[in-house]
Amino acid sequence: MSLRNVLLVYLASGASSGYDIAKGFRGSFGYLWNASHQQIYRDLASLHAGGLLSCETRPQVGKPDRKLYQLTAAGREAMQAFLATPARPPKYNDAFMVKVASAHLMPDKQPLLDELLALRQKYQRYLEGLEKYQAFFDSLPAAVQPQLVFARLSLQRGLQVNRSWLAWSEELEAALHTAIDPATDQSGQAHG
Amino acid sequence: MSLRNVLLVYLASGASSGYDIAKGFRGSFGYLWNASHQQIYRDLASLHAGGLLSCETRPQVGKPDRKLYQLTAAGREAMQAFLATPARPPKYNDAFMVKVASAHLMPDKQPLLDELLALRQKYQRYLEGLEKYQAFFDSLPAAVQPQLVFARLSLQRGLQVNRSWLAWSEELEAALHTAIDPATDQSGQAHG
DNA sequence: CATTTATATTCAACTTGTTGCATATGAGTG
DNA sequence: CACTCATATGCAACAAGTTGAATATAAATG
Repeated sequence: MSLRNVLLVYLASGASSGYDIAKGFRGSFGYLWNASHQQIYRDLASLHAGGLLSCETRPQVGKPDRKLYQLTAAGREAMQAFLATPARPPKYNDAFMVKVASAHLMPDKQPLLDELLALRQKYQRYLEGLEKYQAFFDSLPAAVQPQLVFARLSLQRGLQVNRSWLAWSEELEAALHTAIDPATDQSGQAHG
Repeated sequence: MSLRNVLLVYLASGASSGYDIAKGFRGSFGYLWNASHQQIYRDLASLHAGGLLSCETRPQVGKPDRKLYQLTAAGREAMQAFLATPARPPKYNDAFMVKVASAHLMPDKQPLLDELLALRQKYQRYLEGLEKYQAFFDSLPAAVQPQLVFARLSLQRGLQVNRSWLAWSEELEAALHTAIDPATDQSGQAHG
């Protein structure tokens, strides 16, 4: 249900094709929502079938036709209903966290450390993307800033979550190093 | 796939029934993973069918029989394989964040503010649960503390995420108050 | 005494998300 | 010239998660 609503919100800022929405999800919009192109096409079709979107086929030369989707009156209404109705909070099931919590079951903790370092690069790159996005907001003229308060706030949250993950990951890294090679333990705790 | 792996990890600390695992997910284990009892029963059955779990039916008087599941050698192996293999990071699609980012589309922001306040209570209660869990860790004897490092670290992350959400939510609340009733704006920014 | 809560499991239907493939073309890379 | 990339859409099969119901009993609540 939720992707359908997110698509309505996305289309509120202008007509778009499934392809471009998918690109948007991989880009700037991605910190808010992610979905595969298959899922997007499927849900656009069902929204269209339900009368929430209108669809215009734009022929192109040398490239496949584009289907431009646009909110109908019913679609705009559905979007407003979505915005005004509490959504149930997402469940946050993170397999990596389960592994961390049960690291004591691991005879060899090296693989977890490797996974951590790879994840760190991912989060680091992701954070950089968010920071660029924030800089983009800053570059916009002062006149439009008031309209950006809420977009900024959601971006703030994204930055916060990523930065705190990175900070936390260093504590985890230290603990893993200690577990893997206690001899180099710098934690100051005597063992005996 | 992941719930199945999480069940293996859960069962590594002892045999259990689907009912008790579901209770565990609602309780302390819930900050790591959540699943409905239907899903748990279904996956336990499939793990049993696949030979990763053994199952003993324990008749009870006055209550339905319990099915006690236990890791087999193959199950323990599968769990170790899971622990040593990178998991793909979860996607974090939060409809509330989408709403916040598109709050400028809302003619009336009161419903979002209401949703925020209700969510805050939820997060607040959840945080208190985590804090109790942390206190429980603290109460355990010093001898077992070293084994708890990693469980503690994952708990730290849970605390961190919740606390930072609550802090962020106050900024959002202020912005919503300003948007709903600009006259009471305390932000110090002149308008004109 | 009726209702709710807790115990304990399961089925069936449904929605949502993932994976792999198929189609069709032009532009750039090696 | 083969290969990959970008454009643009879609189907089919599958895996994962949700919703609603059914069964059966005892204890506690009002």
